[in-house]
Amino acid sequence: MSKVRVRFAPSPTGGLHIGGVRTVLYNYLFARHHGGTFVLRIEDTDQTRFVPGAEDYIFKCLRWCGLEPDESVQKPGAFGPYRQSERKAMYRQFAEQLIASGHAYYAFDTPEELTQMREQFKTAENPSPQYGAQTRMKMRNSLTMDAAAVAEALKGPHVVRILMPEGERVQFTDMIRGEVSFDTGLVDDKVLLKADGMPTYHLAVVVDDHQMEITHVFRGEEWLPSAPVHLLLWRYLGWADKMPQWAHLPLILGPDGSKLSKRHGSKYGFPIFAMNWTDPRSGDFTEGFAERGFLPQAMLNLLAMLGWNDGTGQELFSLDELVTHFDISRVNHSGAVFDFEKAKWFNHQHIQRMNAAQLAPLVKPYLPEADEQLLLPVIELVKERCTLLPDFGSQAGFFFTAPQELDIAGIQAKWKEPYRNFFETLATSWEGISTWSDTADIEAGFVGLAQDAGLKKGELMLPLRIMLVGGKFGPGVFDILKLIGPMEAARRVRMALTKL
RNA sequence: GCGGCGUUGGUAAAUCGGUUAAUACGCCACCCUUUCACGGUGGAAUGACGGGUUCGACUCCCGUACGCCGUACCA
Repeated sequence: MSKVRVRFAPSPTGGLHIGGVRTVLYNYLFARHHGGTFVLRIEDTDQTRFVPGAEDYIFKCLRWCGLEPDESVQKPGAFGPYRQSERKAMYRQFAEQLIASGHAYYAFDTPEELTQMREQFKTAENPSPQYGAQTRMKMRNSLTMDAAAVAEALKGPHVVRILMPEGERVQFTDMIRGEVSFDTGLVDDKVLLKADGMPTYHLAVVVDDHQMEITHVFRGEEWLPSAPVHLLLWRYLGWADKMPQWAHLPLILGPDGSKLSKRHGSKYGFPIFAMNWTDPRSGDFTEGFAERGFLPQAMLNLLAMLGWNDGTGQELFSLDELVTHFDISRVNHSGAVFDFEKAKWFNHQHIQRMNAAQLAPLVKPYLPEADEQLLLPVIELVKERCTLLPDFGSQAGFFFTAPQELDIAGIQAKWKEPYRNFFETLATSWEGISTWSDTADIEAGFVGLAQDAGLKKGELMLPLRIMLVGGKFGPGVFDILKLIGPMEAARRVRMALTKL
C-alpha cells in the first residue's frame, strides 16, 4: 500500500501558488489511482517564512479544489507529533547520531565568517564557493579543531553539517526522469541542524518521511539538486531499505520561460494563487483563480494537463476521470509554460458541462438582482457565451434590471423616422399581452407589425436589441423577449424612445 | 564558474525507428448568426545545431549551442 506525501511551505508571502496546487494534485492523483494514502504536511521550520493564517488558507484552497488529504499536519494520526518545534530534541538526536558515525560535523562559523569565506574564495570562474570539500578544512568546525576547542565551542551557537564524501557517485531512479546521478564531492555540506536547534528541510524531510512511513514523494524539479543529500541521509541513518521513491515534477513556467512567480501574474494580468490572498505583514494582495471566476474542476483540469497527458488527445477530465487515467510514467520531463488563454478555454468547457441548477449558486453573486423564477432559464440561455463566472454578470444582468446605459449611437446609425411609429405601436401591442408562451409567436407578431408599417424585419432587429439589452450583444432577441415578458419589454422600448 | 535537468509550430503536446509529424489553445479566412458569442469548414505555423548508429532517426548514442533549476543557518 503506497503512502504518498506532499510537503511544502507556504510561499514566502503566504499564498498558495498554482505550482503548489499541481504538486498536491499529482500526489492526490497518484495516491487515489493506486488506492494509497495521501498525506499533506505543511512546513513550519522557518519562523520567518511562516505567515500568520497561511496554513488555514492553504487548507481552505484545497477544500475548494476538492483535494483533501487523508492525513495532514492538522489531523495528526498515529505518527505524531507533527509540529517540528515539538520535535526539536529528536532531530538533534539524529544529528548527533550522524556525527558519531562520521557523516556529519559541528560547525561554528558565524554568518560574518561565512560571507567572508565566500568573498575570499570567490573568483571570476566561481562566483559562489561552497562550504564543502574545497573549503571545509579552512573553516572553524569539528573537523579542523581539537577536541578541547570543540567542547568549548559547543557551549556557544553551532550548527551541524553533513560531511559529503568525495569521489562517490550517488544514483537513484526518479519515477519521472529515470536514472539520475550526482558526484557527491561536488555537492556542498548542507546545514542539517540550525543554530536555533531547528532542523533544516534536509534533515526534517528524511526523518519525518521515515517516521511517517512515506513510500512516495512528489516534489518540484527545483529539489533535484539537493536529492543526493537526502539520499545519503537515508543511507547514513540506516534506513536505506525504507527510502521512498522519488518523482521530481517539471516546473510550471511563466511566459518568459522562468519559474512561474507572482511577478508574472501582475505583469501579465492573470491569477497565480488558487484563491485571493493578502499578506498579513505587507498587505500585498494577490488575486486567486477562484475569485477570478474559475471553476475548481477547470483549474485542476488545466493544471493536470500542464505536464501530463494520457496519450489519447483527450483534454477534458473531471477529477475522478483524472484519478482513473493518471499515469506517473506519462508525466513530461520538461517545464511547461502557463498559457492563460488556454486556461480560460478549460473554464469555458467546464461551464458548458454544467447545468443551470449546478451553476446557479456559483453565478448568483454576480447577479444580485436575479429573480429566482428566471435564473435557471437565463443561465441556460447565456452560459455558452461565458468563459469566466463574472461573465454571467455582464451577459445576463439585463434580464433582471433594465440596462443603465443604451448604445444610442448604435441605434441612430441607421435610424429612420418611421421606426419611431413602429416601435410605439409595438410597445402598445405588447402592453395588451400578459404573457408570452412561445418565441415563434413573438416573432410572428413582430413581423406582422413590421409588414403593416412597410418595414423590413431585419432593419428593426438591431435597434430593438439595443433597446432591450443596451448594446450589440446577447442571445437571440426573441429568446430575450420571452424571458423578460411583454410588460417589461414594452417599458424598455418606450424608455429608449424618450432618449432618441 | 560548477552541478543537475531540459530542448517537436507562438503555447500545451502525440509519436515509444518506417506517418503527408496528430490534436488542442491562440491567430487568419470563410460559413452560420441581420447583435456578440458558441459552433462549423479551411489555412498559415514545428522536430535547436553538428556528428554518428541504422536499409531507414523527431525517436537511439556523442558533442555543441541555448534555456531553466540549484549552488542560504529558505523551503
